[in-house]
Amino acid sequence: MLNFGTKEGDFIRKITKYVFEIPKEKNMKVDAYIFTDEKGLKEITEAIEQLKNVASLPGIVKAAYGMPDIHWGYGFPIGGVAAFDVEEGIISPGGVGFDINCGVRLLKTPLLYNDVKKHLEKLIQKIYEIVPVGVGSTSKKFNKKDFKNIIEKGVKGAIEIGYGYPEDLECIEDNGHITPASIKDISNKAYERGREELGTLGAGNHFIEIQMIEQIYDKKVANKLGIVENQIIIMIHTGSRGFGHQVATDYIQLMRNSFKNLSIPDKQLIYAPFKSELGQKYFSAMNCAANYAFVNRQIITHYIRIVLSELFNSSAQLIYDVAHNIAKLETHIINNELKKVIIHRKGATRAFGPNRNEIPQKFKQIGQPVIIPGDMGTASYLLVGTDESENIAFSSTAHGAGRLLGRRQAIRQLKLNKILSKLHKSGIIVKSKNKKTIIEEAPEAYKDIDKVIEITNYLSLSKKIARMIPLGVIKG
DNA sequence: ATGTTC
Repeated sequence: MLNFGTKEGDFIRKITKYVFEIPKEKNMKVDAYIFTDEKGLKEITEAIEQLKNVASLPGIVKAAYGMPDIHWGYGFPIGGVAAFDVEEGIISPGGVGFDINCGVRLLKTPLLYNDVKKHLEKLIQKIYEIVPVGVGSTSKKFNKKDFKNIIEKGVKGAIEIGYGYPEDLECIEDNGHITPASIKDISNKAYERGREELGTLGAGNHFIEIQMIEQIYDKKVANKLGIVENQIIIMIHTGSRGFGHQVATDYIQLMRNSFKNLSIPDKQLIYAPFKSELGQKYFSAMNCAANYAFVNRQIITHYIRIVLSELFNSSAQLIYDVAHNIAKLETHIINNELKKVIIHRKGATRAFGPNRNEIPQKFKQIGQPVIIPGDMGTASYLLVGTDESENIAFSSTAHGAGRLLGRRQAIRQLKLNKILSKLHKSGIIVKSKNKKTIIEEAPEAYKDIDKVIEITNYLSLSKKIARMIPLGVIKG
């Protein structure tokens, strides 16, 4: 047994290449597993403690999992997966994250690099002009009827009022519609914040990126997905904006008030029993925010389609849209039995293999597409779910590069000019509202995405299909 | 991540 931890008794056992086990100890109800290497393990001391805390929560089943991009987060680590029994278990806002259904959407255009290389600056500029970006950015104010329809019915509700096409639906996780979701469980404050932020990008690590398919690893699957090398791809990374943030804030407060004497190792791990009235209300409110985030990406897609039509007389089709901050009711194999659980994926992506019933016909042979973005100026990947991953971590995979430096730490250590000149040298066009964001989101503040994907692919958490490189990026 | 310490 190797001792990697900083505290006494903090034992971690290497199982195979890239798999580390923390056998249950003290209050832990199950073991924990982390998918990383020796170097990665040394960078995540706080996240390891957080994962052990998660493994001690009531009703957790099988094990707690840390994806290759795991790092410190609010209560639960980001890059963490934990499933709870629906009868005995809990639901926790900290296990979802403040940005409910933060996620990634990938659009394919019929354009190749040569078609756009002379117009790249203009393309970026036009998208930057049409999509509101930055903290506090707003769009049009939706009326109550449309807003209710959107948060309860998701993307279907948005298509009804002209944002996109019915064929978009099967290329979105859960068809962009999660239930139960009732506006009755949303506070006025969340409603007021939410209805004028639909169709805005936000800030932080959120971005719109113009990318090119640099390399294809599996031609057969790429054919099915309709992608070729040198093709122009557009990636949208955003979430539920102030709406999801308000839902999380509201329910953390309600849970604190209801369960004052709860003994938990970290007060950020506040939860409600899943079956309790408050647990069910948070589930419904969280689903409203999840639907909101899918629609946010749908409306931004609508804006991008307008730009592509104007500039190139062209359009864009969805490849896929994934959620990477969410809790869901799913069925998984536990002790050789099918069991219904409330699975929390925080900074982790669902990666269903071909054999899952939930997969639409279109992806039945290849598995669910998975999108893993890099950080600003680095590569991103398209992958597919595998049947093997069900036995590894409830069909879950990584969600991004994962932070290495905290935001404040990045500002202290990194220099804006250096970051910008490096991006410029790589030929990447950057449009940004806020210089501070550029420093916080610099590649040096993140882990190496190629390493994250190597581990992910090696373990079959998901299988890599294509690598995309950025040509231009829009940030808040 | 966030009307960035409602």
